Amino acid sequence: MTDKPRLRFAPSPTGYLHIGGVRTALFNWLWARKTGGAFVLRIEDTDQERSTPESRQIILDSLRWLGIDWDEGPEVGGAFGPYTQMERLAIYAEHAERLIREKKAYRCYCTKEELQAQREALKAKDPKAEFKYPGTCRDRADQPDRPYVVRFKTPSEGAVVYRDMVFGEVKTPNSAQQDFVLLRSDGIPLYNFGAVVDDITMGITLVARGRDHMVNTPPQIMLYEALGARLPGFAHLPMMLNQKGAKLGKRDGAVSVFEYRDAGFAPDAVLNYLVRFGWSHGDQEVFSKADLIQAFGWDACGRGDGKFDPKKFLAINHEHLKTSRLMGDDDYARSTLTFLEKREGLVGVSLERVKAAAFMIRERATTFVDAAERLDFVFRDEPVFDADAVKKTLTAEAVPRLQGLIGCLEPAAEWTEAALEKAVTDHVAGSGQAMKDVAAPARVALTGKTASPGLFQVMFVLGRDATLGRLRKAAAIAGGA
RNA sequence: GGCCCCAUCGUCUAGCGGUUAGGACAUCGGCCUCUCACGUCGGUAACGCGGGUUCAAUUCCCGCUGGGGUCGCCA
Repeated sequence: MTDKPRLRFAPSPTGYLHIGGVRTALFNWLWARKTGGAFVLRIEDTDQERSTPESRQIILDSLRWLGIDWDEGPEVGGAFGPYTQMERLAIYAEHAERLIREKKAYRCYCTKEELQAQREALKAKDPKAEFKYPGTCRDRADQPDRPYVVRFKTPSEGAVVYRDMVFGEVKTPNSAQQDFVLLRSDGIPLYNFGAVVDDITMGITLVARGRDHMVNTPPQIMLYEALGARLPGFAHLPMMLNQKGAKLGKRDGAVSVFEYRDAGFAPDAVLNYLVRFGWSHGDQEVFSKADLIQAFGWDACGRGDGKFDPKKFLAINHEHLKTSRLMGDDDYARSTLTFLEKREGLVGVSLERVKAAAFMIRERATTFVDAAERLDFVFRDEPVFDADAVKKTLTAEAVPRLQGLIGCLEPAAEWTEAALEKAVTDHVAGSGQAMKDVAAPARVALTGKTASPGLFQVMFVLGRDATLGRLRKAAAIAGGA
């Protein structure tokens, strides 16, 4: 084994990939990429009630969409596999047996029901009291032929102290712990045990995860020690909270990666927004993926929880969409294309045409959904007219203005943005009109809306025939035809 | 309630003893302008409270208050 860092992301396949999970994956991934270490993906599917194959696939697809690739894990393999916990049951059993043999763990025959009854009895007596497993089976010598769980013999004295890479020294008294369960009665491990055994056997050197896991670290450290394993580093990340300041959950609007994908966000923009939760780099707000790998470090991680802000997220996405350094023209066109293809009734949509038209909406569109909508008029035989816009601008007095414009454009020798602008500007000035009076009906004629890209860009992209055709049609509408 | 953690503009944050407390998003004005944007100029807006330590605290220490996490045969 080398001394290169080995990090992991270990989601449970119980639903969509949550953006909080993405943030965790991202920090691990960034550090692995920065250091040349390994990023391991492990599926923790030991919750048989909630884990589904569909969810597992969603997680893999989400990470791939984000561009977070794993060096070892599902569909990739690796020397420390399998990377799915339900395929590692024998490994957990073996480790549990060893702990039992060494008297560091024991078989507990108390049933779930018995424990639940004890829990409720205590609650009835003292609602504030904390229930702890009383150690009923801790020292029993017999081995009845009944189902049992394996419990860890937690030391009651002393404390666990560790140095967290972002929070510094954390000290927890052992009295806060109890004899927690390692293995269920069906032989499936519980989180702390499964995670530790895997992290040991997979050679994980740094565990970075959300702060909600901080409470798991002391018992996990006890397990490392009991198993005689070398301790990894620990880095806990502050929480992402909703706007009300509570843990981000399903009720808090878009929280799954796919919702952002479907809303037309760029993967790098998602990473850019999420990385700023708990990490900063001076005053820099905008980062490409390469920037992040270059700049990331644990030193610059903060400890305060953050509240999710959809507005800033959108702004960061907008920044990524309009900046060619962050997203190349080809990628931009390809993404826009996929959203155009979802729209009904469009004609002539092709990557080439999208690429040729995209320049006029890039600085305007905040998402790819927005981009597709702004480009909609380009890919129709006739624009979709906004009724209010027509009523407001295609009036009787617009008729001569449109006709004048048509007259000025018909003889145009050169159909370029600059030539069109000059021709129209000269025509408007020469006829004593105001540009806005001519532009307003022309805009609605060409795009169907009162808001659009620059008029001359629109004319250029539409081309001579479509431009003149739309203007004539609008003149007819305005004339009451 | 026990244990753990946190605390700078509304939000994300910079700050690592001496600053007019900076940036970004949001917000409010102005400019630009064929609309919408972009861009640009400017404004409003923060160190939770109380003790220490120090010549000097946003910064270091303690307490308080406030907030969050977690207390399962979930992860």
